[in-house]
Amino acid sequence: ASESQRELYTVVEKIPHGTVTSYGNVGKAITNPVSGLVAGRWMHVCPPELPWWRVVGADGTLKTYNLNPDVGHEQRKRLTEEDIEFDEEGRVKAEFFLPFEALL
DNA sequence: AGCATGACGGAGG
DNA sequence: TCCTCCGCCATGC
Repeated sequence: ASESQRELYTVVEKIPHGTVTSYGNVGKAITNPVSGLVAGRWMHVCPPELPWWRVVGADGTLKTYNLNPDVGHEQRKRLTEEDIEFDEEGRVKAEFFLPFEALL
């Protein structure tokens, strides 16, 4: 794992209970920013102790549903347990997004 | 050493 | 709002 990858993981650890952020944002919050695509790739292989379910698409969609519905269901369950709400289309409501500055 | 492929995202139609 | 087209770049085959 690269240095940037480990740094990205430390950023994910900082996401507070009850809030979410996007792949693109965690990717921008490190010393040498990476694209959301790379952030997503790294999240796919992240350590199990990370609050990985608090990272969603910039539009609030659960990207995990695309490749693996089981993981998607698991993510939605964990978010719901944190009192995070979804709109009719299954997207996390904007009010639950952590301001980008809070990741720095 | 190519090349397709994303747990992405923003712009444009 | 939805859809497509691109830029992105680490990984795996």
